[in-house]
Amino acid sequence: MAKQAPTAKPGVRGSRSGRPIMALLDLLGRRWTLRIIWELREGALTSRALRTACDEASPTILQTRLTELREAGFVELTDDGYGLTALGRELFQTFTPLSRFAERWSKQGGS
Amino acid sequence: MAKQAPTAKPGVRGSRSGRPIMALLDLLGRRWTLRIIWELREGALTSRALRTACDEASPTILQTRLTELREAGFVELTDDGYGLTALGRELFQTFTPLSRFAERWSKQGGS
DNA sequence: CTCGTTGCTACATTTAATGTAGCGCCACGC
DNA sequence: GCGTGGCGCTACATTAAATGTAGCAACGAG
Repeated sequence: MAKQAPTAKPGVRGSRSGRPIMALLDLLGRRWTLRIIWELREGALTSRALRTACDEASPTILQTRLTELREAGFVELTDDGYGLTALGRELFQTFTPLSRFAERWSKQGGS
Repeated sequence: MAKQAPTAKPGVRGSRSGRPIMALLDLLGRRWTLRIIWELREGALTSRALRTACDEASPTILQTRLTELREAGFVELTDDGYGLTALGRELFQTFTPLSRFAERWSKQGGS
């Protein structure tokens, strides 16, 4: 499996177009990925604290996502635990508007 | 299955905190969801055109995501096919910075 | 009627995620 | 020294989600 374009980042699907946004969309579109970045927004967490923050998600998948995010350069493991890199913080900034949007969304009828 | 807080939107996991961002993060963190919104950015697509745009993803999951997105109020089915609602376009706007970020990301070493 | 399209569904297979347990490692208290 | 308890991380059986293929009913054009 694992269709990859030669120009794309390894381990990231949907990158054949060469459009980096596709690779990013794919990476972020995996379960817990967005959540992990969100939970690390205020500082580093140990793997176990992160697990608690992520509603006791299985360590298996957390570890998988953490590895992917480290390979992507968004997360790093420091003495304080897992934390966002400078790049990761930049990424987080990009979905700050999302937070404001979510507030509005919850007020207008979605379903 | 389907843990739902009474205050949260139906069909959206991780909403027990009552924080709408969690519900949104969960919804967007399902496979193809981000991609679908992205592909509809320039206008409505028929279900089959969307399938083509989404790299021949299975109609099963596309239909599932489309239904979720319609229930969330981000997508609607018009005469031209599936298109973003006003709310959906707002949502898309929020991850426009993501696109610019993706460009930068692809240039600095990720892995 | 037939052909081609639409949105949508059934179902068997494959893949991803879950839940639980436990590893090796290192710092502590005793 | 020797347990205790934390850390990051992994194994593995179970369950849930996604895939791939096929095909449905409905509408319009020829």
